[in-house]
Parts: sequence; C-alpha cells; structure tokens
Amino acid sequence: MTEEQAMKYLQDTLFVVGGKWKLPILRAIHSGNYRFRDIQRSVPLITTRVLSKELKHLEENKLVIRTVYHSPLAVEYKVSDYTLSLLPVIKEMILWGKNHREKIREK
Amino acid sequence: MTEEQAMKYLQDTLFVVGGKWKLPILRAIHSGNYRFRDIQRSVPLITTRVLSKELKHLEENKLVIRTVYHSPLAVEYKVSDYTLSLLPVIKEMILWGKNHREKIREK
DNA sequence: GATACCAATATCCTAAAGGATACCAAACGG
DNA sequence: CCGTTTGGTATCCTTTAGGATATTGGTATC
Repeated sequence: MTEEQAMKYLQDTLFVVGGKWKLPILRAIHSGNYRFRDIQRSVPLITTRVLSKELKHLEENKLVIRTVYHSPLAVEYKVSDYTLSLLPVIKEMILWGKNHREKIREK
Repeated sequence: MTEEQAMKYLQDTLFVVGGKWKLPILRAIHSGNYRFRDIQRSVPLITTRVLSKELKHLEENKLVIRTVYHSPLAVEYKVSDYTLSLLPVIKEMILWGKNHREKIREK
C-alpha cells in the first residue's frame, strides 16, 4: 500500500464517521432507539433535517439499516452487523482523545 | 467512563486529526520535509494560508514542533514523539477505510 | 543594487456543514 | 372528528472550512 493510498483510505474513514453527528447517532441507535423521533430525542439538539441527512448517509454506507413496517406503520433504524467492524477504530479514537485531554492540560 | 464522555473524547480526536489536510501534513513532515516550502510542495495543492493555519493547530496540539534557527535563518517543523501515539488510531482508520471501499463496491 | 527565495500574513471569496423554522400526509388515540 | 404523533421535506440562514491572490519583511544570490 502506498502512502497515497493510505491517505485516501484515511480520508474515506473520516468521511464516513466524521462530522458532528454520525457517531452520536450510531450510539443512540445502538443503545435501543430505533424510531426516528426516539433517535432525535436521544441525540440532544439535533434537528430533523440534519438527522434525516445523516441517517441517509449512514444507510448508504451500510452502517444503518432502515426498515418500513406496515400495520402498524413504522419505520425502524438498526445498526448493521457491519457496524461492529468500526469498534476498533472507535475504541482507539476514544482512548487517544482521553489521553490527549490530559496531555494538553499539562504545562 | 460514561458514553457522553466517550463521545466527547471521540470528538476531540476528530477535531485534532480531522479535516482535509492535517494527516497529509503530518505525513509530509514525517517523511523528511521540515521546511515550510518543502511541506507545501509535498502536500499537493495546499495554499500557504491553509498550511500556516494547520501547522499552528498541530503545534498547539503538540504534534508538531516549530523551531527557529538564526544564522542561517531557518524555520523547521518536526513531528513530536507524541505523534507516535497517534499511530494505532491512524492504522485502524486506514484498515477500516480500505475494507470499507471493498464493502461498498460489493453488490 | 536588482532579483529571487523564504515564512508567512492580509483580504477577499466560495463551498460545505450545520441550524431554525415551517410545513406535510398518514396514522393514531381519545 | 379533533388533536397529536410520526417520519420526514422545503426554505432559508449562519457558521466554518477551505481556496485565490497579493503583499510583506527579511535574507541570500547574482
């Protein structure tokens, strides 16, 4: 793998999980909020417009599965099994972020 | 660690290494380009304005060290030892991004 | 002494991300 | 039926990221 390719993959990952809302949304769904309004309520301050867009993005990237049920009518969002593959990345990012806070507070 | 804290750390990490240029700049410096113009040349299409801003951001986050030499006058940028702590994050992101490309190409 | 290189900074501009608010049709609950 | 909830979409606006271009003050080169 050339460094350029590596950079491309890096940017891809940032594109898929980056931004303000994608990971909080995944967390909300993962912890049991399957309905649009429930997700919205569990991701404080997000607007319907942004939530709608982000859910589409996550669905296009196969991280979220959208299912429509009839009688009773309902739309359900679930995280896919594929989302599990993100765990190592997320874990490392959390660890680094935590350590970084301490590092920055140092004088 | 609560989930909210974890989310905060995640956002911190994204803030420090996210965006279009920070990781390409780190890579450029790491592979031997220490001078402003050299870095600019090795990160294609970046403008001086953006490079200058990003270098400051990286310096504030202790990933890059800026040294000024007199006689001959020169400014040198180096990646810090601390930057090494980013390697696991970067590695996971590259791996995931590579795998994701294949996943998305699947029908 | 003109020219060119260096590390930037200053202005101005465009594009993308995100936010506020209103609205909609379908279904549900009393 | 009437109000409410649901899963959104439509407009419009603000903020942030990033880009284009010119300029600066110092040094080195010719």
